[in-house]
Amino acid sequence: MSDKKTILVVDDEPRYVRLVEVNLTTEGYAVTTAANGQEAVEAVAAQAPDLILLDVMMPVMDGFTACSRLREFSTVPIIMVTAKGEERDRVRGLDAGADDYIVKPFSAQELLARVRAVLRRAERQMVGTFHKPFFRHHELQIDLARAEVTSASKPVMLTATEYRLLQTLAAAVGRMLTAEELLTTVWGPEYRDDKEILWVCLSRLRQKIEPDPKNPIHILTRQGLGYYMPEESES
Amino acid sequence: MSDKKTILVVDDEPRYVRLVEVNLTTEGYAVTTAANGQEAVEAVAAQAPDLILLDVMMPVMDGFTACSRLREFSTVPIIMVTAKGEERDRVRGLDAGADDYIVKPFSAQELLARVRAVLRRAERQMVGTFHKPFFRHHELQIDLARAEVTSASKPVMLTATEYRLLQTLAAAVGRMLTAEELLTTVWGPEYRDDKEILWVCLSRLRQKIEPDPKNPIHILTRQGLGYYMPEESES
DNA sequence: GACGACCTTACAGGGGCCTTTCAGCTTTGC
DNA sequence: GCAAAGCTGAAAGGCCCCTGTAAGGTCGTC
Repeated sequence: MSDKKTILVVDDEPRYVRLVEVNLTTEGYAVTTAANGQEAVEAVAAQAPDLILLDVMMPVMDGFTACSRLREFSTVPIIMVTAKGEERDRVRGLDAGADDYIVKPFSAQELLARVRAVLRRAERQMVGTFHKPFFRHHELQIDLARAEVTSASKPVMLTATEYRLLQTLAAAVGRMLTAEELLTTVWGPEYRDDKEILWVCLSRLRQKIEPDPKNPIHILTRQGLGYYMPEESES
Repeated sequence: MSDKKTILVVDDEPRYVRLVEVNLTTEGYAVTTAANGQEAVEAVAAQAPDLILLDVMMPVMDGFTACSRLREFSTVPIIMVTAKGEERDRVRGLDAGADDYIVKPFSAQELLARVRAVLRRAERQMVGTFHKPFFRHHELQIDLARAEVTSASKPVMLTATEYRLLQTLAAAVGRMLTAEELLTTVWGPEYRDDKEILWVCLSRLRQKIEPDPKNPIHILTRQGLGYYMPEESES
């Protein structure tokens, strides 16, 4: 813990990044940078920083999306940087999984105070912390950072819906999920009763990821109850 | 999980407590209140709320002290409510074991967002330390997460209806349930008087889970009254 | 021993589930 | 800006297992 803490600063304005970088570096933190959400996700997967300063307004992938994506595989503390006075943004950030927010423009003092506070809290909570950019299930591998799936190291092209479905099931590996739960999570509450679409999507997903779609090993059906991914130890 | 989350609001200003209470209640949380740290500690010990909103400035016992005291026996998530701009308070709060802080005055939106965020984080942390919910009865084991049943560690394939029936009886272990109760719970109110179907399903269930279906040990019949699973100590 | 309560077995229908096809819409490539 | 390709959701067809009905047996009580 005596090691320098690494902070990932994400913003598309180089001038602003420089400024923050200087502030943090002189305070004894190590700093890495990324210019948009996409880069940020990849950087986190690769480097596992101790904290992220995430700007909201960015090209390619905005801060909210990046935050949600990060939360799929990491509990790294995130401070959102929002534009002045936009309360809606702050709420959206917290809901996306951010730990705190700071309003632009901010003073060096305020920035450092927030960073210290969030790091301190994270340290206390380290117990359950996890950082796992990959999920494996038999020969199947999910790259949560890139949202890419490979089967026996051959890439599998999944659509957005198929990926969300797979990811939802993987996040609950070993636990059964009802059709309703899957529908509300993947499609939204308004689809809660539309099992047909789930069946269709699941069928397509199985065709792509199951070695033998007739006898699935990744996603199993419990008739009348729900679906689940078995833990690897079983099977 | 569908149960209402209970939030304990601690502050000595009744006006403020009312306000927060209304906001949280309309959002679907259950709210209890305490007027100072002393009361808060007692309330937590008695009610085990899911989250605490803890004001810093209070008579009798201030928020920091209360927070430390709470942490001696509880890991319940705590959000500290601090006065404007007092960074020292925020640090002190986090050091005392708080999970997050919010600065007074705050908007309803921000309060709710923080509450959601902290609850989500707490829930997520549970996952790691999560013991799979199992129900055991003699050699029978019900995996409630996967809706799977094993007898002497051999899997038992139950249908949806059989499983629901077993689960209903297990949930009331030691207590007798009438045919009516079982029918309304498992099949729905419109089947209340259809004992035949209960008999058939129960028979099939016993064939699968009872070592000797003629002399059941898991599900016993009380003629003219109902059915029950005996507690393990009896039998 | 008779009656009602309960259990067991057999069987046919239906419903849950899977797959394929198709049309509307969005995205991509030129 | 257009055409092609791809994604999504609706619909239809089919399979299989579950489920409830019905009929006959057994147990327990009076």
